[in-house]
Order: sequence, then C-alpha cells, then structure tokens
Amino acid sequence: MADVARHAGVSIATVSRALRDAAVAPATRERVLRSARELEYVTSPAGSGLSSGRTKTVALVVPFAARWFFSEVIVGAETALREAGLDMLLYNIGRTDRERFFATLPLRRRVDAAIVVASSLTPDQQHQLRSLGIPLSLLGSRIEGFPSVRIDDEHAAATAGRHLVGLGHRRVAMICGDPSNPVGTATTARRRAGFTTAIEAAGICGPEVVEEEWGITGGGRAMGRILGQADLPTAIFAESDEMAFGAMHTLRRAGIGVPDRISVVGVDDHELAMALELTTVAQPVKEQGAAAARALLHQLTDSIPPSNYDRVLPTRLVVRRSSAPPPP
Amino acid sequence: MADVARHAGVSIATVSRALRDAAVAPATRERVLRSARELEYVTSPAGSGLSSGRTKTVALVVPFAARWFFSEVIVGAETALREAGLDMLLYNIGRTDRERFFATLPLRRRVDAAIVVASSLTPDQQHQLRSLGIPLSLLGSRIEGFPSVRIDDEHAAATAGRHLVGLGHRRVAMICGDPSNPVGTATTARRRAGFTTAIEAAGICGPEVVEEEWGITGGGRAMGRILGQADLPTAIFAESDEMAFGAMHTLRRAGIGVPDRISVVGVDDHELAMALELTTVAQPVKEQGAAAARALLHQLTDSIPPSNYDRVLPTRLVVRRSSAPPPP
DNA sequence: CTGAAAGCGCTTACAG
DNA sequence: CTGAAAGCGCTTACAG
Repeated sequence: MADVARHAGVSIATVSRALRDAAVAPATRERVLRSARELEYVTSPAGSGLSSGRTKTVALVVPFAARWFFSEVIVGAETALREAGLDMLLYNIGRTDRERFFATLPLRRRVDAAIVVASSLTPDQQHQLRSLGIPLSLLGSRIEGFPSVRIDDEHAAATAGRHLVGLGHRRVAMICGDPSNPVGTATTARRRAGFTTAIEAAGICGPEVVEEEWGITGGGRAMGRILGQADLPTAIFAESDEMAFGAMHTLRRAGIGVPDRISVVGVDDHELAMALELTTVAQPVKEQGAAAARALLHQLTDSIPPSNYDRVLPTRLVVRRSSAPPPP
Repeated sequence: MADVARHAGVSIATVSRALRDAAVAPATRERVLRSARELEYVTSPAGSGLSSGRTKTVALVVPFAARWFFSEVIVGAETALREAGLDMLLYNIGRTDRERFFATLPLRRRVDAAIVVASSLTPDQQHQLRSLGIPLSLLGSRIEGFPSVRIDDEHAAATAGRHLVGLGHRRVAMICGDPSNPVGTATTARRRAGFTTAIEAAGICGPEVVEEEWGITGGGRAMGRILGQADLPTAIFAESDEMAFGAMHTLRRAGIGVPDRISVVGVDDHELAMALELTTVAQPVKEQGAAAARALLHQLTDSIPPSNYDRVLPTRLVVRRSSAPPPP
C-alpha cells in the first residue's frame, strides 16, 4: 500500500480511501486505482481486518456436506456471498464433532456473520451461537431470536399426504430418519406431524411410521421392515427423496411393482427423482442458501438485526409415475 | 491478550509463546493457559496473521460443488484440514466465473495454501496459480510442477472395458460429458482413451462415443441418441455413474432390459449405484480430498515443495446386476 | 479533499 | 526462560 501511495504521489490514507468508496477527488481516485493496478496491489485481509474489525468472511455450518440438500445449500450460499465480495468458510460439522465445535466455536473473531444449517439446536448451542455477537441466519428451521430461511415442512408433508389420500389410498406408511440422531430431528418431527394430520383429516387412521438411519440404505431397510409385516400399505411417504430411493430399491428387489402395488412419494426433488420417476414435494434448496446469505448481507450493511426475519419458501408437488391409485 | 498477560502476571510476548509451542517454563505456560481459559481468550486471526504472515486457512477450489464427486472431495478435505486446525475457504468456481476467478485470484494474501480440483488447467491458469507463491495441490489430474492426487483414469476405464469384453460384448458404446465445456475435458479424454484401448485390444473395433452435457439428464439424452440408431450396442460404458443413471432411465422408459439386452457400467460408485444395481469402477473420493489436504500440510510444515508428489489412489471394479453377458 | 498519526492484536528477532 | 520494542498492513478519527 505504501508502494501504491508513493507511485500515485498521495498518502496511504488516501490510497485506503480510494480503494474503497470513501470520499476522494475523482482525479485522485483515478490515479490511485491506476497505480494499484500497475503494481498489482491486493489489499491484505489481515491488515484490513485488524484495523477495521471486519473480516469480509462468512461461515457456513452444515451437518452433512455431501448430502444432496446441503450440497445445494452450499452452492446457493457460496454464489450469493461471492457475488457480494465475501469469502465463505465451510464447516462440515456432523454428529461427531458437533459438541466440540459449539464449545470452542472456531468462528470467534474469524467471521463477520454465519449461516447455520440445522433443523434443531439445543438451548446451549443457541446460547453459544448468540454469544458470538455476529449476525446469524438459520436455515432449515425456525428458532426464536434467529432470522431464518426454510420451507414449511408440515405443509410439504401434508401435501404429500393429501395427494395419496386423493388417489384413494387408505393404508399408508411413512419412512423417517433415525430420531436418535439429534441432527435433523425437528425436520423429521414436523414432516411426520404434517403427514399424519393430513392422513387423519381424511378419516384414515394414522400412518405407521418406520424409523431407520437417514439415507438411501436406511430407506431400503425401513421398506424391508414394512414388507415383513402381514398387512402391507398401498403407499409410502418418505421423509426425503434419498430415503424414497432406498425404499424403491427394496421394492424392486422384492418384485413389488411401483406404483402398481405400492406408491412412493418423497420430499426434495433431488436431481435423480426425475430419472427414477419419483413423485415428490419439491423444495427450492439453492434458493434457501441464497436467501440465507442475503439475510446476512442485509444485517451486515443495514446493521439492523432482523431477529424476526422468517422467510418461508414455497414447495410444490411434482407428480411422476411412482404414485397412482391403489390396486383394487 | 494484554488482559491475559496482566491476569497471568507476564508479558504479552510470553502469552503469545505459551499459547503456541514456543519455549516457555512449564509453570509459566500453565499459568498463562489457565488465565486464557478463565478470560475465554481467543487469538485474533487478523492480529496473528498480520504479524506472522500465516492465515491458518486453506482454499478449496471446485468447479461444481453439488455434484457427487466434488461434494465428497469437500467432505474429505474439510475433515482433514479441520483436524489440523486449519479453516477452509470454499470457492465454487464453475464454468461461468472461472476466468474472472483466475484473473483476480481472490486467494491472494488470503490463504496459506490451496487445493485445486480440476481435470485441466490452461497454461495461463497454471501460471496464475503458481504466481500465488503458496503450496498447492491439484486433485483429479496430473500437471507438471503441481503436487497431485488422483486416480488412474485410463486404467479405471480400461477395467470397465475388459469387464465388458470378458462378458462377451462385441458392440459397445461410451457416453461422455460434453467436451465443449472446458472443465473436465482431460478426465473425459483419459477415460475415453483407456476404454477404447481396452476394447481394441480385444480385437473389437473402437466404441462409438456419444457426447452430451455432463450429468443425469445428459446421460439420458446420450442414451436416447444411441437408441435412435439401427445397430444397437449390447453394452454402454458411461464416464460417470451419474451419466449411467441417466442412461438407465432412458433404457427403462424405452422398455429395454438392463442387463438382458444392454449392459451398463459407470465410474465412481456413487451412493445410489448400489440402489440402482449399477456395475461401476469405484474410486475413493473422500480419500482423495483428504490426501490432497495432507499433501498441503506436509508442504506447510516441512516447507519442502514436493512438486513431484503424485499420489495415485486405487480403483476397483464393483460388479452388480447392470452388467451381464450380451443376449445370444 | 487530504495527510499525519494512532492503533487494531499479534509475532519475533534482540537483549538479557 | 522472559521482556521491551519494532513492525506486520491496514483504517479511521482528527486536523486542516
């Protein structure tokens, strides 16, 4: 920076101002910018960060970066942040490192703001996050005091339920992720509640709910357990497309036609849902990531902490060949 | 830090030393650490970075963060880096922003090292990366002067080719990603070469190669084009499992049995490959991410620039139900 | 509009 | 083993 100042014949204070938006005579700014370009000057984030207190960096905390949902969130958030000139630190904090992460909070002093993707946070975790004293935005859930971006899980699940009921199904089951895994519990609970309500509203007795480890394999196992029963349902609702894929796999191996004998519906609209002809309740995931990033940007620039911000993005039913009326 | 020094009754220099490994009397260190803990002291990365010149941050540059391969790389690298106490900045630089990214290199002064996941880099890009003057490691390709972690793509594809030939197939086709997209070209070229060599070594004339946009949809379209021909192949090799999924989808819709009439083989061992019973050449992706991270750590600590480092991880054929002998 | 100066929070030779 | 001091590269009141 001193070099640039010398080269442009001004003080470093002026260089600093010209490089940002601050008040500088147009001619001076022009000269400084040219010098900076010629010398290939790049501002030192450390120097700038130390004196301004801003890092120009945002943290994105996700539990399972490789799952479809979270990888889409990553893309949406990263794009929006990069466009705004912010860098993104990614923390993939799943089940194992979760406690240590929240206890030590490596974000402290490292970032200006953070997006936390989590369906549930313990009171302790909420407290620790708040103690960071930086703008936060929560993705995937609504928790008192945190600005949030999410979908209406109950409504999404109810949509699936009404679709199945509308097709004439009277015996339905639901496949869910494992509730012993604290990450994601709240989402599961909401989808379960929404689906159950929709089913019962149709005068059908509540769905059987089978819980297995989250994912394709878990979905397959859950379906296997259902098939082990005497009285088979005619329709399955899976908490996520990935669990639905596993269920469809088990059905195929068992020689049970989808949707001839059993219909399957998921949630997400995973890229593969189309290839597998899975009926699903689509949710906009990249958009949720981008919206969470933008919520942060607002807080960062307006410095208005919108703790009541609650953006609920729409879902929509996508009917494909995996759902049809039950067999006669 | 001044607070900690006061609280512990030592100078800030001693606090700084005690907090790292530097030489400090055990009793003093103990005292300092206790004070730091009591005061909930956290080192300021900006302060530390400014005076030491180290950022304790590594960049991970990927082209398509949401694709299976890259999301697995992200997980592998992030875990290894976090264990080493390094933070990871993620840059999702696909086709669109690629030029601007390499021209401006936002990594400058921001990170101590970078993992670049790319199958090909233009000479310009290579030059720009080198100009960063930091340890680099390249994932997915081997380029002169960059330490690299990868698989042997030719060998992987040849394995698939020999498998099909061994089953008795004499008419095979290959589905590849679009070569007009510069990202990934080299990988495609190597797999194509490896597969072709294996096929021709069996005395069969080279495979027909169909190129479509990378991904499930592209794979489906490529398969559609193949089906439009008079003389159908009895086996398909797809550059990736995702393209293979698309191909299988098209085959199912067309009522063509897999593997009864056409066998399908992919590369990756995507989580869904098992559910879809896809024969594939598995590659360890998380491990590649972790290995690339470790290569960086070595350079960072030993300060030995191992530009000749070239780690080639093994692949293995996983035979499932999508491949079988050709119909009589 | 511009500059001189203080200061952000550390690390690291240099002495002792 | 420990401390005083310089300095890393910026930003930002404070003057003018």
